[in-house]
Amino acid sequence: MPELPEVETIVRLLRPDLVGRTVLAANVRWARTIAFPSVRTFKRQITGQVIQGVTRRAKFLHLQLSTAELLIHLRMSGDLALKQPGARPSKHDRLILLLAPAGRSASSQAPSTPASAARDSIINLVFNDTRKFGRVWLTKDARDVTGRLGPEPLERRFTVRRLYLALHARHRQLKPLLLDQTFIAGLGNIYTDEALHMARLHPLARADSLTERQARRLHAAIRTTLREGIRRNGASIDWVYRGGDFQNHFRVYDRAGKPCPVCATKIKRLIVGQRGTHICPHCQKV
DNA sequence: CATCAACCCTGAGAGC
DNA sequence: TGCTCTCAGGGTTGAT
Repeated sequence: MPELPEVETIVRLLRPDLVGRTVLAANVRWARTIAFPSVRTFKRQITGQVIQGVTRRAKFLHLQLSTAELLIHLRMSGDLALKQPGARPSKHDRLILLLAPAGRSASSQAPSTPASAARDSIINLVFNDTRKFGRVWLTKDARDVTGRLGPEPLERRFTVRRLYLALHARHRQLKPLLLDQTFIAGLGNIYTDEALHMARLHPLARADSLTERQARRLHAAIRTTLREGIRRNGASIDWVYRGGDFQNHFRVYDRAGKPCPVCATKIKRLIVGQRGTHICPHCQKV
């Protein structure tokens, strides 16, 4: 399931191939993928738009277009990839954008070399999503979609002090709070479990019970875990493979019954806020 | 504000 | 082999 590091990986991978291209057409193969506007309006408005930037906000991919913003949330099983225009759509392709080569005047066209051939040709941006939870928005203002998100954990503004104060404003279990995208943006089930273990905090601990020292540990653990995820190109689990290998370095996630990397105690699986949760009972106490 | 359950979906894995 | 059943999981919504 794509979380912040997986989305960041996809953004970095796609950006060089997308910027400058023009959307020629949209093929919507599963109507509910388009969260806003209607499919008809979506097709009309996106056609002719030039991709000017590809960024990330929390778990959203954000494509800056000429006069609109395209936001994509991969949810559980979504993936984005480039395919040759001739390729037959696969079973779970939900949206396909036909993209013209990056603009240049016809007279100054450079001779094509094998290495640059792909960039000079039409290509498909394919949104594949087995479970159909992923959604796409096309809007004039990205804040319509992302406006209520909490702070980006890797930004400078996300300080220990800010986290400590925010934690003490809430009386909630730690893990559901960290999964709440309006509290902090980008963490999902995997990175939350990993960060809590690194910070030696129990997922059921009350947010407002944390000491400053514990808040500092949590702050560092969140950032370290996310950065390691990005460095490893994210985790490849379920049947979505994007080249990442963070799944081979999990401390606790999906490792019930296996030894804690710190103390070798058997890792336990419990349910917290309706989510499968993995802890080391020795390292993480309430 | 906090908590909980239902919903959206599919395919993997278990049980028979 | 093939059927049926259960489950996971991000985010939203509505009830308590």
